[in-house]
Amino acid sequence: MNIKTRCNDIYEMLNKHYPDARCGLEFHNLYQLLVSTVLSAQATDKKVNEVTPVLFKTFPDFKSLSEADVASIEEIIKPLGFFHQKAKNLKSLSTEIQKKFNGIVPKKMESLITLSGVGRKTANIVLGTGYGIISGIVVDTHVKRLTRRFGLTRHEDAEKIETDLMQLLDKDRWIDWSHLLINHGRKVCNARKPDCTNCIIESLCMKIDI
DNA sequence: ATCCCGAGGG
DNA sequence: CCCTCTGGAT
Repeated sequence: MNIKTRCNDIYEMLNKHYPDARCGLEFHNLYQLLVSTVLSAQATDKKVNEVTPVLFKTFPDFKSLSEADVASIEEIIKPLGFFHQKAKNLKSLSTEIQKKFNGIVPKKMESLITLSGVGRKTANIVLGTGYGIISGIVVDTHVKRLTRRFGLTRHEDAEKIETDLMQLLDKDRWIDWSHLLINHGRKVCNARKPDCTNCIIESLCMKIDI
């Protein structure tokens, strides 16, 4: 079976199994989406959702966050880890958006990745989930682990993995792929002990490094 | 001891 | 390319 056919079969199976796969972060506007996505680095979305209600009530927009005391941001986001950097990035990013982008979250990849604490992964989520603009594939730790195990890429570097996946997967499914892989990665194909006997796509997986 | 919807600096 | 930043759950 050629690799694109295999990708298509994997997609169909996962899509049938996780019909309601979506972004796990809770947000109500672009400000909240960008902030919670930055916070989600090396943290579970569940933990992010536990601190953001207080964070957004205390700092409801970019202006208030840009004027915030870094220590007060740190106090709220501390349970997420990397809190010194994340707090500093959130304050800087809020200032940058006001001064360079008139208070509006940019719609271009080149602009987004100039913001403090924003890389391709975060930018892809904001563009796709926030604006409906598909500019790439979200490669987080789950996407990386699963696509490597499936045998869809042999790279370790997130950008190289993204390039490989962009050749293989249909563009109109890029967002869904990320959510499906994240769901499957959490429930079955987890990092420590993948549950291959209960995996619906075991026959389609190359089981690299398992 | 390992992992979580990474990014930035060297 | 490598390293560091970080707390909480498992």
